[in-house]
Amino acid sequence: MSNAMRGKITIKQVAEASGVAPSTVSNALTGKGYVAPETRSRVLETAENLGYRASSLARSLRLQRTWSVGLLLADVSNPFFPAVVRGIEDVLWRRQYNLVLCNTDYNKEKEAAYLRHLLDKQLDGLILASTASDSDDVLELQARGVPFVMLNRRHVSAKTNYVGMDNAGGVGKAIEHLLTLGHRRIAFIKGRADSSAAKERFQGYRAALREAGIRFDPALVAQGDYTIESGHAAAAGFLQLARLPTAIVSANDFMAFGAMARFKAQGIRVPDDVSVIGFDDIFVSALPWIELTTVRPQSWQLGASAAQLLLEQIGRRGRTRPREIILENELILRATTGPARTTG
Amino acid sequence: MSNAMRGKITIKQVAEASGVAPSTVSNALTGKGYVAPETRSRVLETAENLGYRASSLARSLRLQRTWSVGLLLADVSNPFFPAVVRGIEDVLWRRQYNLVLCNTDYNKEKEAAYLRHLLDKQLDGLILASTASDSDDVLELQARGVPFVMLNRRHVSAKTNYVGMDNAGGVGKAIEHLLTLGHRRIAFIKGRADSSAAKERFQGYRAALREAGIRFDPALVAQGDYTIESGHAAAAGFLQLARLPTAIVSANDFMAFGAMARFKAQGIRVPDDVSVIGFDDIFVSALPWIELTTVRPQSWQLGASAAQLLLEQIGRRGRTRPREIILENELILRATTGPARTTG
DNA sequence: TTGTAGGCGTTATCAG
DNA sequence: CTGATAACGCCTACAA
Repeated sequence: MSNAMRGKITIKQVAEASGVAPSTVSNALTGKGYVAPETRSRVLETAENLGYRASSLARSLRLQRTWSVGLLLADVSNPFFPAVVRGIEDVLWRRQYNLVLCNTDYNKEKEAAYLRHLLDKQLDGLILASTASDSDDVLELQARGVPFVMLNRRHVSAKTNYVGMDNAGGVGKAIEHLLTLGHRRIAFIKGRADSSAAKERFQGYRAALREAGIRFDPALVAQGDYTIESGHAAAAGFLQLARLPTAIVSANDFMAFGAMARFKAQGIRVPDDVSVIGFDDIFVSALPWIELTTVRPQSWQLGASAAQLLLEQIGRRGRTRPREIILENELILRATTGPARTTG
Repeated sequence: MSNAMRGKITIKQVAEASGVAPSTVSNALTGKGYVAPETRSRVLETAENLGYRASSLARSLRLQRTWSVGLLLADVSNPFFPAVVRGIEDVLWRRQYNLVLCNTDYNKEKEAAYLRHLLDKQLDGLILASTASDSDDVLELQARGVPFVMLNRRHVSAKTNYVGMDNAGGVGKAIEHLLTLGHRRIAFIKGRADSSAAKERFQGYRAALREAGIRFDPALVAQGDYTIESGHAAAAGFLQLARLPTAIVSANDFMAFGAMARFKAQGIRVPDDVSVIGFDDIFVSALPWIELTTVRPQSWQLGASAAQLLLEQIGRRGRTRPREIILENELILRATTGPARTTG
């Protein structure tokens, strides 16, 4: 298309039709330069009549801005992301920006390729939600002065714009709740090792135990990878222990599902025999068959804040000190937590 | 950024640095014109050294192509879409195209505004997955010769490129299964009235009954809107009947969940008292607490096919007869269907 | 084989 | 207040 996609009418034709110069048409349309009210209205009218639409492409080339931003994320199919994407897109929409979506599958080459591609297209800014925390690309973006915001994954060393959630605090709330229910043997299922968020959640677990004066027991920690299967495996591991923990906190809901499924298969009741708390509150967790107690991040807001921060940076041409925005999480109490079993 | 985002190096500088004319650089880089092997390699090298990257913007303006396509859908947060989006994006990625994501929320104004915006940006093509089936915009796109593909929603009158699934056939499979289980009183929960897919599913229901020689009973049909709540309400309606239907087919999984939740609250067992079949097979449906028998569309493939078809159209500059691609669905047997209760 | 000139459609600058 | 001119960065006839 392209040829066909636009009405084919250029500013020159409008100029000719209204008997003025192209630059005057531009001035009239953008409202920037001085232009006599009557010529102005005449120009506007003929533009309207001809169905003139300015070419974003030409304007972008001239102005060196594209009013588009790129989003790099691991995979939209991951149920954590859609709400975040909506948050981003809703904010961009209000400001007339477009969103270019890129799935990287946590694949470094793919990510790098996308990045090059997007840079070539001169997008006005980037939101990085999948970047490996030690990526050099991030450093280069920063060196180049490209406006960008990291979302939910922090870079190990570089101080960048960052929007995330209080992961440690979220787990803290979960454990606090369990403590009030009398739990002391609290297990934890960790998330992907390469995720800063997963690390923070685990740290939150350790910190909360420490604060409660409970000794850390490595046997009560399982390594997962955010999949249902890994939660299943983790639960299987706990079942090998001499005594089952009375409660389990999982770094995400999926693994909590897996664990619960494993327990169910074993005839172990939740929450009577063991309490379970997840993290993410994906919509499934609210269904009556599940009713998972879980930590709810402000997903939409996460995206919205990232987009807002990015637009700010773009406005200031990227020359500001990096900012961090950390959003609080809420503990949603449902049916998978109960008083600790008073076993021996 | 923009200024900063690209390395700031233009084709002229490469030309100067390698002692040739810009056009020669262009020829060398694109490999189109004739250029002596040695100058060619020299040019390539200096380009590499300088870190030259061609400006997509300038190229797009010149070539009138953007290597970007737009996707209009209702809402990425709707669990049906992410897999479709992935399918689209995976195909585009291979061909070096970018995807611009637009959520329309089924809002006509928003959709129209997005459309204008995207047309101004001269995207190479469009995938429409949310357009109201009677939208005039579609007709205009067609008149203008803009390459586009309708996804999962058909236009009432216009003959367009279309990728969809065999909705009627999917429901047919569901009902066939129920028939073999001995069901005769089969209810149906309809989807949004403005969706062609919803209509087709309902038609599939009627057709299947007719074929089985079962008389259509309006009392066994409830109008839903694809939400859990509406499924809940539909089940509540069925509970008012003198006799409960022995099976229910729902136009999507969500409404099936709602219905099951309502039954559960009432102490009615699935599938012992009533069988339930959904449509979509969102991942939740497979969880051990739910195990919903449901019709599974080829979601990823749906997106992939749409993208492929679109790219074809773009290649042929949109001047081909509209094509239709209809994908088959698979009935996934799980735990919510069983033999019909042999009540009086 | 290489270089020159023009144009893709805008907008900014600066004379008039 | 308006209009000519140049420039954004690239590609492509056509000329040399």
